[in-house]
Amino acid sequence: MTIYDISEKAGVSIATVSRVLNGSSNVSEKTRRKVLDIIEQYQYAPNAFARGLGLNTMKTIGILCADSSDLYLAKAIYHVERKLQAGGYDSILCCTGYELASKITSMNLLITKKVDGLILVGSNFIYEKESDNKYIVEAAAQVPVMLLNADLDAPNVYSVVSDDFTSMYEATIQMVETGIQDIVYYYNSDSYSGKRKLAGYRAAMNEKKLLSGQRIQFYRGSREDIPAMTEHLKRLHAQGLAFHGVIAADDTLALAAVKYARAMNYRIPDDFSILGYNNSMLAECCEPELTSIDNKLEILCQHLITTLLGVLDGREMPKKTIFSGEIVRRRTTRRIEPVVS
Amino acid sequence: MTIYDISEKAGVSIATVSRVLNGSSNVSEKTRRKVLDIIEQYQYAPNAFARGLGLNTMKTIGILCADSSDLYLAKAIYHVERKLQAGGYDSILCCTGYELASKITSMNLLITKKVDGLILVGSNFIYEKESDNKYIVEAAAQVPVMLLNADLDAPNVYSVVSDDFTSMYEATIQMVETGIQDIVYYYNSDSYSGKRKLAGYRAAMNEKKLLSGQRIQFYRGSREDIPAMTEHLKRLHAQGLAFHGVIAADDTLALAAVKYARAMNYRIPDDFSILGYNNSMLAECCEPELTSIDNKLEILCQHLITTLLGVLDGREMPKKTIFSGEIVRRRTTRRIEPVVS
DNA sequence: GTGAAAGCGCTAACAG
DNA sequence: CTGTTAGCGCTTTCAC
Repeated sequence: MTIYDISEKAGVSIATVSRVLNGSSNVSEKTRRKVLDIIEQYQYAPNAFARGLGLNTMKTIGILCADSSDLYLAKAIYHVERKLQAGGYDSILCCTGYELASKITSMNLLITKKVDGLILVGSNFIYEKESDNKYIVEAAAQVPVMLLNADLDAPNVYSVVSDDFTSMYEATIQMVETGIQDIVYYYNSDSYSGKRKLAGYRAAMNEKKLLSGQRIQFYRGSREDIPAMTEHLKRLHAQGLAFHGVIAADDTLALAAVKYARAMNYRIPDDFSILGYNNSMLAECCEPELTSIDNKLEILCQHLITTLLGVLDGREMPKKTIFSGEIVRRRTTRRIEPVVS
Repeated sequence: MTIYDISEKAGVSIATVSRVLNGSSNVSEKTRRKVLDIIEQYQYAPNAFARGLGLNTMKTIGILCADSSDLYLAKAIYHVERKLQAGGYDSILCCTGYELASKITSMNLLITKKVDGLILVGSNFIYEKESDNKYIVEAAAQVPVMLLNADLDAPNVYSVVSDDFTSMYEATIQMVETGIQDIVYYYNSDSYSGKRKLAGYRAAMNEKKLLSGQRIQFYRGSREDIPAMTEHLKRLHAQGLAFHGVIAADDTLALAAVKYARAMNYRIPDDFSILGYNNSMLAECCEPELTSIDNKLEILCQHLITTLLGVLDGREMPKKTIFSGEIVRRRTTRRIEPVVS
């Protein structure tokens, strides 16, 4: 069933059929009805390729993501996809893994498929070395590129980020002010946002004259293996590192800290404080429930899509937008002690 | 840059360029080299639409999923996407939500986009009422449809499922044989696999003459709101329902049971046993760590893709494949008591 | 081995 | 308001 069949059955030209298909105004109500009837009757749907060939677009956005099964990234993809759909776009998803080479491959593939825009979900797409980010700049020469929780200054690249630095800075200051000095910063990613978080912790500890390099601990290993993270913390303790607080760059790491503290028979939060990040469902999984920083993922996604649609629409849009996070207090942190006067 | 430009620069016809592009044998090594050089030099990549128009395929599979941020579904999507990519196919992802109407919309959209096949991830795509599944049968008239963890007998529909019935049956029998009689079955989905699990529990309890309707408890509400689930269990207790074991259809529900048991000051597993399902990362999040049924998601996905690629390749493939699950013992269930003789 | 030419189904000028 | 027609870029017979 093609546009020709329909035009024939309706007794009009293909141009007219095309017009009603595309909602052009220059069609009499009568012929419009007639054509619509035939279309309905034969369940006709236009061929997307042919349309794409002519228009050179398929109303499709490419979504790139290192690992769509990651709790946080999965949520982001979900929001992005739904909002895109609401805006009349479809999405092609590519899980790239964490290696640069496969990211480049996937990206080229999407561009070949003529996506109208690209969304890079997660900060791991940005590399330390300037030259490693060239693939993004090149892609942006073809289609607008949106960065979620990452930042790159290049033409046609737009960033939407959460202010991880400030969130971490403030949370750290607050934990110190509840009376904890020996706080381990526990993280597992050196990505853009990973760095910002660490910088926030550093700035706060520095300000409080408490910064200690050995309390900054990187965890290598599976992002989901909580027992392994817990073991890692136990090892730190065994090696003589004293700490009564953990600020984690992710809720999984914080959860491991909760398990560690329990294993050590610390009372939480009286003897030991823990702060998580992302305010994921994990925060409510453990006992006591985790205080965690919420970086407003859904709002970020909403804004990102709004910006993208604006760009595709030819409007001028902000190159970079920053939202601030919020610390969601639960039971793993103390309240600030009232000043005794 | 089109095939015409390349042909011109290479001093050959477009047909020849097309031949080298598609690896046809009837090209002399010399011209092949020359064409390849030009292609390389100009970074030429064929237009996917034009190709699609002619071939009527774009080597793309549509993935439908109710909620890609669901822990289990996200994992499934991840595996499916990666294996598809390895097989030379791309994937278009559509998150549909849980309502039938939007599932139908998304499905039509994907078919319009001329996907070569459809993968429905999760058992919630199959409905009780025969007529509600018509949309799948109709889709299957156009392209092969793969069902992950669901079952529908129709032409061109293929199912890959985990044997949830048997897994649940055996786990239930085992829990009873460790000495627990008052086991609540706690679930939140009436999907195909949801029903199979429940049936397994029922069969086992029936066999042990322990079946009690009021111990089968459905949880309505957000799938991620563990505190709400915990409250629900407390309410059951308050209403006078006695139970010292929970078999949950999902790890989240099981986690809630762990929290409940702790709140009640039960010792786990001495006073209270809990079994989860899916063996997700959540199983290692709580304390004690959760015994959970692993339904071998990655293997299911692998098989599903293999089957799909086979079908697309015109080979005869099994309509339905069943894998059995495995119970992963951790600390929330007791060992079977040795028989005292 | 290679080239010419006929589509694939649709959109958008252009003409009436 | 409606029809005619020229592409969009590629694949694929069919000749040579």
